[in-house]
Amino acid sequence: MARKGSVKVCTRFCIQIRIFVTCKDFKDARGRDEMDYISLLNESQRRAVLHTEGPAMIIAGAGSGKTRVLTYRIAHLISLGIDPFNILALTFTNKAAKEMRHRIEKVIGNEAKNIWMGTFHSVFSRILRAEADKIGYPKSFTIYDTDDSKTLIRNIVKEMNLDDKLYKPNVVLGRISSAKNKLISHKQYLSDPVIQADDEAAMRPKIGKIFEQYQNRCFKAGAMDFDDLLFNTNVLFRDHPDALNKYQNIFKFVMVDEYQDTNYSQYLITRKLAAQNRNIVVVGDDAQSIYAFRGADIQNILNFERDYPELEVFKLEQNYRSTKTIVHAANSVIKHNQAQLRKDVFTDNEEGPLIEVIKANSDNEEGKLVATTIFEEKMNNHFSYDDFAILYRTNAQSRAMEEALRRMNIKYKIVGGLSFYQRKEIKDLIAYLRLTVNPNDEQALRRVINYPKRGIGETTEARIFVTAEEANHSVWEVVQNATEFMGNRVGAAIENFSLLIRDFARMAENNDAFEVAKHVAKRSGIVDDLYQDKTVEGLARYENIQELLNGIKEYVDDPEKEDKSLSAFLQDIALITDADTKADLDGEFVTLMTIHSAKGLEFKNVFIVGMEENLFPSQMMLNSRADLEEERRLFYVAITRAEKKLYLTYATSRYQWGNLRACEKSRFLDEIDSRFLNFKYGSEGQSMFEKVLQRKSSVSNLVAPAPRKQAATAYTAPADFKPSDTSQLTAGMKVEHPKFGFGTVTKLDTQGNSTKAIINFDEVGEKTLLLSFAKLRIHN
DNA sequence: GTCGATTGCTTTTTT
DNA sequence: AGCAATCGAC
Repeated sequence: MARKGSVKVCTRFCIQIRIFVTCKDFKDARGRDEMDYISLLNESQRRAVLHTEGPAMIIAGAGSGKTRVLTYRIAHLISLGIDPFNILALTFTNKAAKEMRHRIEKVIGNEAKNIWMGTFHSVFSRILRAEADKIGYPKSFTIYDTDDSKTLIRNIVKEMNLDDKLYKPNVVLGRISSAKNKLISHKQYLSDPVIQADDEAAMRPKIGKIFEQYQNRCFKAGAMDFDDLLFNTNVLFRDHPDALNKYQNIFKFVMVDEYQDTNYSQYLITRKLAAQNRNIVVVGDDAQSIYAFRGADIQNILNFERDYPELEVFKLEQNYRSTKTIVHAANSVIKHNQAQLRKDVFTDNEEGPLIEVIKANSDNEEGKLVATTIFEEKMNNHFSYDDFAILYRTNAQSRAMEEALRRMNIKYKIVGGLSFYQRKEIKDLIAYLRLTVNPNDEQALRRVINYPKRGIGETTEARIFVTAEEANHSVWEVVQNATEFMGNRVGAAIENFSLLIRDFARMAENNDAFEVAKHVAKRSGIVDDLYQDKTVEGLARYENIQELLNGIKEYVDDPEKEDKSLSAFLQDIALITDADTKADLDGEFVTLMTIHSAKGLEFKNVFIVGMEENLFPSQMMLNSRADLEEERRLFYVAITRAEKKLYLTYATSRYQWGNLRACEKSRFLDEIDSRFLNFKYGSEGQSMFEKVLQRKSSVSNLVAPAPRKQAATAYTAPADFKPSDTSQLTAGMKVEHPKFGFGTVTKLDTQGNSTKAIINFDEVGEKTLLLSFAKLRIHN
């Protein structure tokens, strides 16, 4: 029947008749019925898959078979004779890329290996590596991770004698990053009056200067941070039309997954690449946009429609993943958002059980309840532990869960969190390797110049950098000729270090990554140093180094990797953050992860834990409607991970920063239509918080719940809001406030030259406002 | 310059 | 609570 459908479609559009014929040839050639997969699709999926040329946008609701459509579409293109080398598919995580390649391989076999597929960052770092000389970077440029960036900023702030309380690395890097994502260079940043005014208003006027310094230092070190990879790709395409043209001809078909999460920089890259052939297909779901904090901009969807007026839009609205209960509950949540595209997700699946809401007295009890529920469900319904996922808002929440699971002997794995490559000992060895490949790498040099100890202290280190600056030499030049610049003893130590690195570099010229790394681990003294440490942690660190070496060995032995040089290896691992390194252990595991990393995944049973005000939604996201809506979309993503059964849990108290804090259940729980919910309670009686209160014991370690913020979201001022003159205000007047909405003045209280007004607002109740500050519009 | 003690910050999410 | 950066004593 479905087959008939496809024939019908084929007769409607001539291009698809061609496809039909080609598919038949394909079948004959390969002896396999390629049309099979087409028959597995519904009408709109099929139309999206069979779309081959020209721009298209696929709006894909949660669980609507988005990945299936993408993979089949690529398979289909290849079956038409399109060279896999001409297809570029961009994803957001390594995991997604891997998954997609795997699935395409299943349909079309080995040729899938030749598709350009990966994250924006990995694909374009590869390209930048090939074109580095055009933009003045070394071929083996280093990629700074977030830690490197922050350390560098910390150094710069110190060198500039700025207040480090004001110029926190996080804040500064955030500003720099969001500028770069909008393609604002440090020069533009400094000359833009609006940006400067913003920074001044935030009491941080020097951010532009720090940005400038940061960028220069990165450049001198031959290093790019994550944002630079995209920024410089744009620079390359802007300043070198020949290079752009080359890649336009390579990437004849461009596909972007999770388009709602692209930032401006990424948007522009894809637009430039597709400018010639206009074969670009983007897939996205505005309801699942959860990366605005990282510069993602829904505006890109609108831009896309403007850029390609001829575009075709396909909507995938049927959910194949979840029960009716879950789909409807998710819809009832997302309905609370104002900003959303027209879309109507439905499912033909069974009704399914109600969503369980579980209340616990503490974070530990929450863990216990989750663990016992998993255990019982597994026993009663013959589930595997793989069928369960525990999702949380913040990584810190995993602790209580882990403890409870361990106590019940339930095996689990944590996705994300601190990855293998973040560990100290790993970063140390990597730093040596980075230095071997790129001796100008400032952050790597600082990290290991005195590790293991070789008598080069802080002051000496600072002197090296000052000398380099003053004598206008590169840092590496100073290091190599240290005796010229400083005392003989220290100078010799430094020069020795440089000889060590040069020895490594020489070795790297004709040896693969593994040979070099093994040599470096030994000769640098890292292995010896760790071997001295006989504690459990020391042993673990030693083993981690072994594991890294094993990993490099694996990399080198992988027949699919063409370039086995140290430089290539470093480039590769710099962009690995996922736990996809050790994801596939033997046995069954309950999966623990943040909601962000759960995007794109699905599980039979899902627990969303920590459904509490100020935790989810996070207190950081309560300041504007836009933020709260992003948080709500995050909740939507979490709900729609579940296939069969969903559990929402919250605790009335939990430890935070070492303090017991009372918690209130999340507003999101109230936003789910209650007919989908079934309330359950943990242990009877009072909450931990109440007990502590009653005993009146040590009030010191008890923190009252943070007041529920709601003003910002209850009401949004109209764009034309202008405050009135309030000198004639009297009790009884109706007023409007940009945040609190409408209200009535109940009392005016003048003391000296300041007047307070007590106003009873319709939405948020009574507030006392200082008239000289409050922006009020009088309504009569 | 090195080692241990103390302070102070973190917790929103990721390439 | 847990960790890293900074401080202070040898």
